[in-house]
Amino acid sequence: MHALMIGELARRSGVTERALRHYETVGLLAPTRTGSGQRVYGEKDILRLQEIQLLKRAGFSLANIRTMTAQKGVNARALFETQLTLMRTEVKRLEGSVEATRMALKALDAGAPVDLSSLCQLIKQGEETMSEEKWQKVWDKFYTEEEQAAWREAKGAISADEMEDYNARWMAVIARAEKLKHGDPASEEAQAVAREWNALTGTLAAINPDLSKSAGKLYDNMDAWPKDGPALPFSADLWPFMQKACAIERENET
Amino acid sequence: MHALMIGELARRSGVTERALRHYETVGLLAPTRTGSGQRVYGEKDILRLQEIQLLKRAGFSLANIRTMTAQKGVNARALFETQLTLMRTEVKRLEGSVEATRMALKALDAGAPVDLSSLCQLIKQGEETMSEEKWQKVWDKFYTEEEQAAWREAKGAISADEMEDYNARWMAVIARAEKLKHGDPASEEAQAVAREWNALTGTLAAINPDLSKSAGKLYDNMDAWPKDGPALPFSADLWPFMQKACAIERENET
DNA sequence: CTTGCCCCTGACGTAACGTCAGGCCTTACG
DNA sequence: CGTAAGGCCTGACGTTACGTCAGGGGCAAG
Repeated sequence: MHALMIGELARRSGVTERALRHYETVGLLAPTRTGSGQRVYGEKDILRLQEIQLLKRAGFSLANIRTMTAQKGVNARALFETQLTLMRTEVKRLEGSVEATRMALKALDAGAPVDLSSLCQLIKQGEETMSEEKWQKVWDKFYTEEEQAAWREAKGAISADEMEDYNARWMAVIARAEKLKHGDPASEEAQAVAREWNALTGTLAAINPDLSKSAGKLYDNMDAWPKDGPALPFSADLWPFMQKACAIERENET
Repeated sequence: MHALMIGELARRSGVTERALRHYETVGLLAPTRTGSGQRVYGEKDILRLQEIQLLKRAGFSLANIRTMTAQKGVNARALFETQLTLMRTEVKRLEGSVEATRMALKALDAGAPVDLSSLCQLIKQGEETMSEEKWQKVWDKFYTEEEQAAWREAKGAISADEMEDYNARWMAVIARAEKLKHGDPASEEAQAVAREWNALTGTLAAINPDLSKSAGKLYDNMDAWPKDGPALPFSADLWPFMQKACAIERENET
């Protein structure tokens, strides 16, 4: 009753004819043949195909699937377990990349330059930003307990969404600054970046004026950051450059 | 200063020599050469390599990476966005498979048979179990509002962990039953399965005796389940078989 | 008998390298 | 100064799970 030729099966199952023939050559699926050699897939073959599809979706290779069926099962359990851990690490890796890419795109929206190296920088920052415990080491090294408490309080005051926006804006302005740091801190572009830079530190100061001061302490000593700490959020020579640019900006302001 | 031969770079970066040469053949990384033709990687090359590594981790193909760098950026943004959605769907797919495989393993712990087709069945169930909204359709069709409320209450009374264990035990006993259903419902194995089956329905009845009755209503009419509903948790002919087995078990009991 | 559609096998292409094989360069050691 | 060891080179084939032809046979309708 339920016997199909290869084309029909392909259409119904969504598997291509080539794949079906491939499964046969690697010994996974052996349909019967008509006298003239055409493949005929019976019900058992169709069930087998579903099995293959399922195990494939679970990430097994065709070779693995074959050995699993050949060896009649005993250590299938071990295979499932290794497969599970494999998939879990893969999920974590992917989630990390997703998060980093999302941050990079947000930074783009906030005005970061779009050239490749800047984007890479953004992704790297995105990946680093997420390792909270590494930052903890920096804080432990440079901040007193009261300062850390002040930071925690400030963070608690805003939502995660706002925090993310704030970070994205920092990443964007940093990326723009990195491209100017070998030029003149008094240039028009550098001054524009400096104004934004000040606006961002200002947001911090509005919450608690001590915060921007303690942040300064941290970035004055970037070369002393713990080796096992996070990657620098910007290159070491950017900070003095921005100090200069901001100083010039303050002069022009008066 | 910072110039490395290929072996040294490979050791430090974790990228194999072959990969480095490959990147060169596809035009991604062009180190200088010594007079005799040996590759020399300068600082710029090393930075470039880091760029490549990063974009690769973000899931881009080498071809994509090359076009991104060649075209100096404009539509890099679009690439990032498509990449992001790609990665997100991949994450979802993987998470689904992880969940299903985890369920299957739990069912194994609960005593499910370890042959391949049973495992496939378990995975399939794991995948289906998760589509809550499909089950809603079944409930809407067969249960009154009061019955649904009773179910919700019963579910609320136990933790998600307990729920999962309970489901795993069901899956295990179902898998074992499926292998016996063409045999004798009075056989020793079938009777053992029937006792476990009763124990599980008993757990339900302990919470609320009406629940197992309304469940029976549901499985008496498996052929009437909505077409767009969930896959059947067990084959249609298993239910009458277990009814028979349980009846025999009750007789022996008395 | 031909037309058109389905089917067959065989062979090469893909991505990102892994894995030799055969040979050149360089350097340390006797 | 010869040579042995180790690093480097190119070239070529292998891998996974198929995609994509090319060339040819089978079969039902007109």
